[in-house]
Amino acid sequence: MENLRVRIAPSPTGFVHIGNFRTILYNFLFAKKNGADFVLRIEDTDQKRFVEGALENLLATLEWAGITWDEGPIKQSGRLEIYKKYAEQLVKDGHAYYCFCEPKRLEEMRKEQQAQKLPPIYDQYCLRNITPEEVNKKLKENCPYTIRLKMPKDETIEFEDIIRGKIKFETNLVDDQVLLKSDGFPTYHLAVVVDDHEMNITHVIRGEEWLSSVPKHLLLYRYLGWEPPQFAHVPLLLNSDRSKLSKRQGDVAVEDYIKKGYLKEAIINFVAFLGWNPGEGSTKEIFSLEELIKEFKLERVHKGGAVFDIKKLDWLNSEWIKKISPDNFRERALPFIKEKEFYKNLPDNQETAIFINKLLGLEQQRIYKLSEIGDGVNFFFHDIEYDKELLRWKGMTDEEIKKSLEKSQELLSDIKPQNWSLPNLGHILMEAAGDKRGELLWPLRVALTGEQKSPSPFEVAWVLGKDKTIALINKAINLV
RNA sequence: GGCGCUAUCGUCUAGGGGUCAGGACAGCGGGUUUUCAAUCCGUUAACCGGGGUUCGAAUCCCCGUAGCGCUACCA
Repeated sequence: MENLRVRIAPSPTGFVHIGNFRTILYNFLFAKKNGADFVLRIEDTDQKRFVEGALENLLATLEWAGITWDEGPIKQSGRLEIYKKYAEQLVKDGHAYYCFCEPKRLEEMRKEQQAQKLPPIYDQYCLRNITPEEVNKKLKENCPYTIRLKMPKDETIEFEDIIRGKIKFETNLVDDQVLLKSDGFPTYHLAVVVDDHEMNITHVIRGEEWLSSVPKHLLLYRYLGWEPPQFAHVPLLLNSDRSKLSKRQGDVAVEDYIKKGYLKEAIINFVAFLGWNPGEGSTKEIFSLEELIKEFKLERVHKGGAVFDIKKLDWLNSEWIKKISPDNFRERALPFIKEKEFYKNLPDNQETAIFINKLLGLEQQRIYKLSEIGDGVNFFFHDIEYDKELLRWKGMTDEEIKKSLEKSQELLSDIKPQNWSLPNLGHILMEAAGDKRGELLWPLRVALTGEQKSPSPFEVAWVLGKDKTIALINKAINLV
């Protein structure tokens, strides 16, 4: 079998878009599944859109996700001579031509064509009206120029997309694409074909937005005498209104999701399933990267775009949060907890460390994303102000509330510090409560939290530790 | 406007000539945890429309419709 090779070709124009991330992931899954080489190429041919730090961000994101590559990063900006050479070869062979038209004329021409409801394509003015002698003269005078691909007339370009099947285009409707810009940089179309060929890429897996430019690329392969790769155009990610996923309607940068406390496992799992699934009746939804690699088949990628539904991501994230080990959770949650206001007021000592560990144990089962950590347990961090009425469970008298709290106090006081464990607390309190659980547990909950919503009183007492628990019960008793 | 792509519950999807059209998320209802969360159980909800082909169409074909993409010296 031939040596399979794929590449990802991001542009350093900003943060990594979650849709691009999915395309990268599909390439990676395909490569790992099929033992293909994975090339990282940076398409930095647009100087105007270059963003400082974008490449670093991309690399960091790949590393974060555990996506590794075999070659690169290769920057196209370092290969300008190569593209120019091929562009000139195309001119020499009669498949491309110099164009000296100014942007203003091109714009007016387009407007005119649109007004007449004609396809807006270049009118080949420079091909028809400028003699080779004039071209040479202009070149010598350093006139700004571009090189355009000469589209053939009346031809149907046909190809087979791995995901979409047979696709056809009429060349008459395709523009004479600029291949080399006046600043000496190639356009995407020239650079992608040259590089994919020179880097021996066998499978081009990219976003659907490139589908309509395939005929241009195919012609380039033909004119350059090269074998084209296989194409697979993956569907787009959509907003809830089915428009292309955009910043206006929520976060689109992978970075945003990392910051909010989504696990890489959840993001990878979620994004992979937006437009793909293992099929064959499988109902499994939770997949690790390794499992995805095992199951991935390009042929099973969908044709239609998929709406990015954050609710499902939340669910997947909570599943993954519960799935990872407590130590792993602790490691990942700590940076988030350190951001919280309450953490900054905590003394830096052993007691705090123990408290945080217990809190983490509680939160791992409760939160949807890491950024929520501690949000539901604010009562741990400030003095509790009792609402006496809240202590009252279903018409209990003051006397009964007091007795209930005293009973809790007695039971808990008897527990030795070394037996202050979650199962033990639950066991002792539930046992004592018998069938009147509300009467014992409700006042205790309120005494410890001051809230009507909280983790169970056992859990709270466990996190608080014996001394604080007893102190809070005393405080509540004194109030009644 | 032109060209291209796409179309199963609200969302992600399975299925691909004969299925009670299955699952998951969300929603709703309930059990349990006296709360919340979690969990368990149950439940609402879909084949874009119209024509063919066929004994039979969500499935194949055609035509509409809608959505999206492209239509740059951006990728």
